[in-house]
Amino acid sequence: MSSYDVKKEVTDKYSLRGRVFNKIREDILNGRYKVKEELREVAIGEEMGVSRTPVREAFRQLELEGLIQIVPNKGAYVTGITAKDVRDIYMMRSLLEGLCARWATENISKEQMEEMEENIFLSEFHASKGHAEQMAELDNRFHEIMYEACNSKMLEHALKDYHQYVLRVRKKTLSTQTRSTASNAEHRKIMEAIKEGNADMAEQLANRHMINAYENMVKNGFIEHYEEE
Amino acid sequence: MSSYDVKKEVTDKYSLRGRVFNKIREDILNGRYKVKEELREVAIGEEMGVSRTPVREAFRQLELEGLIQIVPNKGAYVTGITAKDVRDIYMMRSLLEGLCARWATENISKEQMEEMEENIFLSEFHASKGHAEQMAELDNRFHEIMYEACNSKMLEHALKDYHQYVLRVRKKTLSTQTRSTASNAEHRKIMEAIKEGNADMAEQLANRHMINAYENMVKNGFIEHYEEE
DNA sequence: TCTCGTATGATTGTATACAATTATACGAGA
DNA sequence: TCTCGTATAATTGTATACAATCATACGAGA
Repeated sequence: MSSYDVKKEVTDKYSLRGRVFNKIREDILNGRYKVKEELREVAIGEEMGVSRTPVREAFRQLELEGLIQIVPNKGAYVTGITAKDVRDIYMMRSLLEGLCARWATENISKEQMEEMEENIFLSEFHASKGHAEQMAELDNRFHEIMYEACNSKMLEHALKDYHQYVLRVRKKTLSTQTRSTASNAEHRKIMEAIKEGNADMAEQLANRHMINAYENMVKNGFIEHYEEE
Repeated sequence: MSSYDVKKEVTDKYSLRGRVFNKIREDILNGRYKVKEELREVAIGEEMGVSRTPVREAFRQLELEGLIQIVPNKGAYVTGITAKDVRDIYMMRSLLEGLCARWATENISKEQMEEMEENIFLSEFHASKGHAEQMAELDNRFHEIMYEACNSKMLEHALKDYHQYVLRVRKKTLSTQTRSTASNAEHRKIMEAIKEGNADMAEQLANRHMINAYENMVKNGFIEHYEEE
């Protein structure tokens, strides 16, 4: 539980605390703040023109998000993510994405099914044109559709969490041409299994899809830079 | 889940904020605060003799923990957990406990293996004596040993999260005699599979163990009371 | 009686002030 | 030169004060 994947997202983007939270989060994911860098309350507060109070509250949330670690009476430090952490998350995700595909097969709506088909159609188009930006966007969206279609807010939240978490590492993974094509083909097969109502197949394909994505990352050396310890 | 399951636990139990956090959390899990009850900052602060500041920070964390929901400018409300949520979590846990058993098979240390054997031995003893309290304790510990033995802090954290989360529902589940006996037998089989180095078997047994635990809960009607929506 | 607007109170959001803790610098003594 | 203790500065922890928002009560008008 700690929370668990049930935790709420920071929805009030318009409160100072929400804005601070999102800004720091983004800066960490973007790599502006390096691993083990110390975040000072006053500095961030001054930068955004707010007092320490909303900054501190944002820190507490970021700690539970796993992005920073707060040492009592000392400070807040950006947490690292090891290569093994990434591997573990992908293995966990693999199982849960499989479960998600299974539940999506049982619960997907007509509209969601259509959006998924459209997504794949568009992906194949942009792949043929070499549009990396749109490809990444569509890839994310494909998984989101599946998360929504599985009809479980617990599972959806867990998967979104994992997805967010590995974003730090993943960034430009999809930009290789060969992986893009393979990924599209895998998406299509998953979609077809869902459409046919073949839950076993959908689960198995989604399983494999995650593992393939991970192995591609390893092969192209996208992980090592983030190693620590 | 926010993060993800990677988020930190609240470790500084000795800060006011940490104490407030743990107290509120416990009160929610214990059922002192009912679902949808509104938590007021001043009231809780006065009760514990602290100001609003540490209470507010604790609230932010509890929100990400999924125990409360904060509506901007309105208040903090205890979140409910539906029967479907519990079911979903158990299905997710089933998969991840299986993975955990697999990794434990590959990574367990000699000391951990011995503690696990001792745990089972003690469990069977207390079962024969009908000591419900110790049984529950040992059951929790069995899973913790496996979490530690899997040698993955990501997976360990995720599983501890889920475990904590369903504690609200589970409470006295194990107290039925028949389930206690069956649970012990399942633990023993998992342990033996790990000891023999049979990862596939360990995974499969741990999978099934979770599902059995869930089905037992349903059969005995431990869930319905927590339903909402 | 019902509806709606206003006023009042309650509660949260943020800023600031002060206390406690930790880090750093510097100098005395060996 | 090195070590260690003290003083000072910097930073976090908590309390309080004020601002903004929301809920409630009440009364005027229809």
